[in-house]
Amino acid sequence: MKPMKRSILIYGLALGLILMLLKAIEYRYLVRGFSIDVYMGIMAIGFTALGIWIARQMRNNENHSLGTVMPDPESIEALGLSERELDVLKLIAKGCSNQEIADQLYISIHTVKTHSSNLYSKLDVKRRTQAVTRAKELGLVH
Amino acid sequence: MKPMKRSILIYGLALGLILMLLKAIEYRYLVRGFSIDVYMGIMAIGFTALGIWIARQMRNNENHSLGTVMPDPESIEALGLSERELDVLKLIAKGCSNQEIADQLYISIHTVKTHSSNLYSKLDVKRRTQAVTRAKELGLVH
DNA sequence: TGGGGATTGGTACTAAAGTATGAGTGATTT
DNA sequence: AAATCACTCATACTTTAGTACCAATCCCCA
Repeated sequence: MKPMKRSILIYGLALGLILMLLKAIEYRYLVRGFSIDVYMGIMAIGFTALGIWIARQMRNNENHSLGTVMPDPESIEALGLSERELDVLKLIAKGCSNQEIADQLYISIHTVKTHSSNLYSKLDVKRRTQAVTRAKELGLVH
Repeated sequence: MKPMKRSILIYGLALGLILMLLKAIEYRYLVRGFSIDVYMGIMAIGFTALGIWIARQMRNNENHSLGTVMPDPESIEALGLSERELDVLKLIAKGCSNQEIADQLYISIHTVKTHSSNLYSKLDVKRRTQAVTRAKELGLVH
């Protein structure tokens, strides 16, 4: 899904570019009456706008791929989060360190690391801060 | 400080644009031997890249105008948070690593660490995850 | 009776975060 | 002109986080 979207985007952009170029070349023969400086200016503005648009598209793609991953209540089931992992996640969201979590759950810090590491895999994140924002997106924690 | 930077940026952009246009017009008479289509293509790519760059600049500035929706000016004043520290805080709240923050703000990771460290002191926390929850309590970020 | 998942704990390592300290620059203020 | 502040960058260091393995226990279920 994601690579497809990206491909479509890229092809769309390439096509747009080519079309614009062709049109430009075409117009070159139609606007002979006007100053080529004016034409250059229009082209510059146009392609600058195109660049801005491309950048925005790229950003939107990032946001969608990261943010639109179902905030439904069955996220826990879908993600396969275990009870203990959820415990750890909640304490992480509170800002606890691994040692503090270990103390509060009466387990060793190693176990906390195991849970958190599995947690990150399931949430598809790399750091605990990302896990927090993600968990809030999914409504796992408040 | 900030409006000055923005002014410089805008002026820089305007200057760059004008210079590029002038150069373009200049080259127009120097590259008569070459195909104007090639020249058009180079111009298109150049200005598209310029547009992308501008969009990135705008996004960095939007971090203030859009991200500062309700940052409780009183809290900021009371805590003595500087503008740059707030930038770092927002990106931390997004789950970014120090390196990612450095890349987005165009500063070194050392500077990010300096800002974040000062930040933690002012927020009276010890870790970035705590900083996030604290910042949300204070309404600094959402 | 064996498999599988969940929980727990461990070692060993790499990566990231955080602290302490110093220092240079530019802008503002006094 | 001097003091001050925000921002920047750096080194050197300690601490915490995270990964990659492994393994024991328990419980449920086929």
